[in-house]
Amino acid sequence: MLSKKTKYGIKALTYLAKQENRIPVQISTISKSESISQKFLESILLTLRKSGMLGSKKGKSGGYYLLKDPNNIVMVEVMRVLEGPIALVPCVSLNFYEKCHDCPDEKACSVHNLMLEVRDSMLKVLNDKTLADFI
Amino acid sequence: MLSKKTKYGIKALTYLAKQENRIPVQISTISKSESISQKFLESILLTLRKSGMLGSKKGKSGGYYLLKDPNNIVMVEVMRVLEGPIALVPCVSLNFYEKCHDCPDEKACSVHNLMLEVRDSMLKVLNDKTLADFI
DNA sequence: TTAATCCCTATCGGAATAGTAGATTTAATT
DNA sequence: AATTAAATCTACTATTCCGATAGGGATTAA
Repeated sequence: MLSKKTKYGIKALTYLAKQENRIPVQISTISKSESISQKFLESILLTLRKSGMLGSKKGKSGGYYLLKDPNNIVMVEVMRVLEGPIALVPCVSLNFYEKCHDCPDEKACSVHNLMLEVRDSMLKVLNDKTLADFI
Repeated sequence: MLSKKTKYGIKALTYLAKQENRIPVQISTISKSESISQKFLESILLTLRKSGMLGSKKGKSGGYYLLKDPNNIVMVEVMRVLEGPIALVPCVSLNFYEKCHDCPDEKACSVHNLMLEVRDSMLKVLNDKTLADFI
């Protein structure tokens, strides 16, 4: 299941991408428009800022705005930043690999092989989709 | 992330599919071979029996065995029985559909549209793979 | 100076996960 | 018939994670 964090994050990014210009939008504005708990959204936007997708402006009439062009915000990156690994098991993860301690031979493991294919099929979609596709 | 329940379930099914004949295998045997907590495995095998994939025999020299041919045990069904919905959000689930209460228009929702494609790509793999592929 | 806004840390309740314990039922073997 | 080994069923527990909340602190435009 997708966490609400990721769900809200994608919605917020879409909202920002739909803005005509790149002037800062307040958290409260997005929170109301997308009916997201404001405090929760706050922490999500902070994460996205740290990852380099968003910029922010402090103080009065501050807010968040896209740093990159929507074409260059690939959904796989959004997922990795907010949700974590794409793979459903650590032993097939590209960016968060971890060996199964109970698995003597990955090549012979049915779970490993199945999830490898699932991962690849997901990546095919997520590597292709960008924020621009949702404007 | 895939739950251990599903992971163990797939491993146990694979183990049973690899047996030459269809005589019952004890839980303890599978549990040792695959290093799975026996009691936990117990409840998993019970679930798989109720779903019709496994048969069981009680009493001495009892155990679990495959009911169907490995070719007819499709991984998408295993996943649905043990893990639940394939879709990452309920609003794109085929078997467990639920409307998002915060989403006025699914067609216009970026999360919905993205996850729709992810689901389809996953289904393409899971509908195709059967237990027989892992023997 | 003030008010609005981002930034940061801490906490909390509830749900889900993974596993445990023990009693019961069933069936093969002696 | 008694014994034994196995699945079955119910209930419980510990831990972790998620979503949300609370309360300031820092920053900046007006």
